[in-house]
Amino acid sequence: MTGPTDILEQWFPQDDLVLQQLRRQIQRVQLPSGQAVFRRGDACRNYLVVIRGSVRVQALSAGGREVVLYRVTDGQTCIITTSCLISEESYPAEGITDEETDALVIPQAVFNEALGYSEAFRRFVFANQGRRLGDLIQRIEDVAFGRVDARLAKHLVDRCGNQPGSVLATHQQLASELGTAREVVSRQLKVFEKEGFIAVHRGAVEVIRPDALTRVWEQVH
Amino acid sequence: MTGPTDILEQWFPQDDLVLQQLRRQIQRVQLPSGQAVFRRGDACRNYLVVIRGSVRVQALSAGGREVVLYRVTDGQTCIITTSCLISEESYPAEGITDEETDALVIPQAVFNEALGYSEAFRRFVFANQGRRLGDLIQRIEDVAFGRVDARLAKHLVDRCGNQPGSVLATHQQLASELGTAREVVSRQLKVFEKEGFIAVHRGAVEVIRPDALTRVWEQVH
DNA sequence: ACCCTTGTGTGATTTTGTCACTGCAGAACC
DNA sequence: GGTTCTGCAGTGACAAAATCACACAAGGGT
Repeated sequence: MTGPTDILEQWFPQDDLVLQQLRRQIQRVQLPSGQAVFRRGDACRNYLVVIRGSVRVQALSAGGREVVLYRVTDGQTCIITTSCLISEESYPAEGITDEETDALVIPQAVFNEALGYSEAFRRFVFANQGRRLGDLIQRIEDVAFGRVDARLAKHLVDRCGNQPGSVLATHQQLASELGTAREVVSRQLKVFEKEGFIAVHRGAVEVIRPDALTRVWEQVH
Repeated sequence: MTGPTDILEQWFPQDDLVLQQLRRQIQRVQLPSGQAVFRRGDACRNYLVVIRGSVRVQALSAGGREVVLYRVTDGQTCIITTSCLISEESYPAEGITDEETDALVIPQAVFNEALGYSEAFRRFVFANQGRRLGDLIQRIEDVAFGRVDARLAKHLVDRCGNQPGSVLATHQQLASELGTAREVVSRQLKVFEKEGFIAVHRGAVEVIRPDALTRVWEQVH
């Protein structure tokens, strides 16, 4: 586990006076679960690094439907935040903590200065950027081409770690993860239940045969 | 119109020896129309800046369906290229020229050096990055939530500049732009034709009443 | 005039999305 | 204890979209 201090050491290994000043302006915050970190249309003023916890970034449609775009967890940063900070655009999506989350907050001016001073910081910022973008492209492909049954099966398997066990989520939450409607999830879960792959409970799905779900996913490619 | 020299001036205004060296390593290429610039899975070795022309970046599914993610045109750069270059991941999508295209080619090593040397270059790189990411999020929302009739109507209006005229595209190409299937486009075009909004020809759609198409788009929000 | 490729049209079927409800369980309140 | 409220889940009917499997048509080369 890397603490916040370790991360700073990594960015600013040899501490001259300017860097010490930068470091002093970096703050650490703790956010409760379910807290909005940013909303669509907000201006972006700080660079954020999640130290511990998880932030869910999602887009929402005019009709109120949602898709989860990605999650930012331990040691990661959010591509949208980085991009908005640099290009001075406003946020095109919203970010909400899934659980209690610790983060570093780096004001825009400090961020810009640090980018110039520290090669390590630049690497950190942009390497992060690249890896997450691939996930986003994958998300587009899934939503555009993927079948709901396969995606739902895969999602359940992922969340139970490929082992029998319970996944705590309402149908609505599952629908948001997949970018589909609640009714569709309800129906599909019912099909899986009839097959004996899962059992549905209120607010939870009990995965009984993860291997069978995996096969559903593989069958469709 | 900014030529390639103007762009270089902008990045490296005061020309010391190191910067002169960097400039010498930047090449200009001309690509014919329909040329693949990069393919999914390719490693990324160069930073690319389109000077003139247009590159279409698209994802393709296992089943052969395609979605156009965005286009890179005059003076722009491709977010995927930038991200892959920095994070050393391979391309998650493919880029193909829509027309004859001129571009600057900056080798990875030179790119990294320039990032350190030039504040202006950093700004150029990352400002570009931010603006395009918003488009990508919008694309996800469209594909996940949007209705095909509305999106098709909007696309046609955009391409004919909101004035009566012809849009040169096959049904298959239109389907790729919207991330849907050809048959769906064919059928929907037929509906619009029956309404008198357009006339379909082989390889082209003649927009007759752009205002009516705009209304279709607005009706659905 | 004949292939051959590329674009289009269409019916049948399946999968998704939407709408409009009903019922259900737990929390909160009297 | 009982109500009322509220978020969650089930369902039937229907619309929209995707998929499959073709037939057909227009042009380009030979």
